[in-house]
Amino acid sequence: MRRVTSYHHGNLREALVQAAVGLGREKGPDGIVIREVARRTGVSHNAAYRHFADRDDLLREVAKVGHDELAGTMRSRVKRVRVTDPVERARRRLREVGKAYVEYALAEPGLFAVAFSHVSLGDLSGPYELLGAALDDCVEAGYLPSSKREGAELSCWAGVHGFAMLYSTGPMSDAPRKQRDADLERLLDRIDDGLSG
Amino acid sequence: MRRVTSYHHGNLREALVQAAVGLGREKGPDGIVIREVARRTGVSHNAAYRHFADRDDLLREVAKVGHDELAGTMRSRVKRVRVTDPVERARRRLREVGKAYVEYALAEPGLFAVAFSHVSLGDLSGPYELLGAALDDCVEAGYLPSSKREGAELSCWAGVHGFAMLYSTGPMSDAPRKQRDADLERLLDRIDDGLSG
DNA sequence: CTGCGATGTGGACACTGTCAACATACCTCC
DNA sequence: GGAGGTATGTTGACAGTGTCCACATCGCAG
Repeated sequence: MRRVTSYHHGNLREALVQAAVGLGREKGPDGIVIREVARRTGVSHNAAYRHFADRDDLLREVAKVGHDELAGTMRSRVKRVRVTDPVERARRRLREVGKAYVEYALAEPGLFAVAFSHVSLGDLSGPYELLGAALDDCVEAGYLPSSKREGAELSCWAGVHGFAMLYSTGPMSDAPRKQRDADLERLLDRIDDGLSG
Repeated sequence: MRRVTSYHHGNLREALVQAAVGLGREKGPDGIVIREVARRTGVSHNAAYRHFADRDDLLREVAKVGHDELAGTMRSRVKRVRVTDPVERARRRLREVGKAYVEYALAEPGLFAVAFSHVSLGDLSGPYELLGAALDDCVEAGYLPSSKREGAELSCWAGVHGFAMLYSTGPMSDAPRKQRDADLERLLDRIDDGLSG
């Protein structure tokens, strides 16, 4: 049904989201501008209003893509863990969850910013549940005492999210990579220290 | 020299910053709009360009106010600590630094967002040094092992900054106050756990 | 007191989000 | 298979924005 030259596009909605994602990647939330999205899609300004209520609505769709990519990065990093000892495995997986979060924020600062610009917790179910599962594993393996399990998502999330903010688009964004990596390792060490015992 | 009715204002720059700060408080970074700032100051659009290179330049000035208020909140909370035992005092002061950070972000979400929208580390010397001093005290009191001192600013900052982001304008912003407070206490507990030992 | 630099004004331009009116294509029902 | 209704795109308009340029007005140095 690819009637690109016709009056009706056939799949405009998806095409608009793709263009918006591209802009988000390049320039962040403020770069997602309806009229430029339309231009890149080869369609008139205003065409987007047949598919999205307003700009925020489109932004939310772009944010979803960000959430999915973030969750994908987490899953991929967790899957790569090859440790067999249950405790070490659970710890390592949790650490990889955190690394993936920061990795994505640094690789895609624009989309990461969009993903956290107009969002509520419900939209983040993917990443949030991956973190929860990693913490559950830590309890099951006997590493994380269950007395510390409650609210552990938030302590971990806060640490990693703050780091991502500071280093992706925030005040630490021009720190040298070497220092940044060392800082991240130390942060993950402290989180680990905080959970055990 | 208060010649308010005259052609020349006498103190326009400061008046513009005040108006911009007001807008930032009410609506965050995107609410700081040059023409509205001018309107509120009773001056023509464009007058601001005699005092600021462009909008970003004005934003940076507003951000400075945010940094100062943030540092002020921290100082005020730290000063209130009445514990005498050196170790407990140092721990408590560090905790108050964190609480102040979050307290400010929740009390002034708009200005807090401005304060971290277009900033580099150098602009944050005030808050950053207060945190560093609190950590130094922890080392001096023998609570924080000096092997863990390096990069400790960043672990603490990341945790508290992430929490502030998530709960002030982020995805946790509509969490009930009670849960939010409990989450913060747990976060500060984990940070404390992570530093000791 | 005179003239020059600093400060404020008015108008213009290109750009944005959004609304209303119009045009076209697709799809269903007789 | 034609007719009409609905979904989808287009054109044009409006108010609002940041920023540039030319002009007006003021305060102060000589």
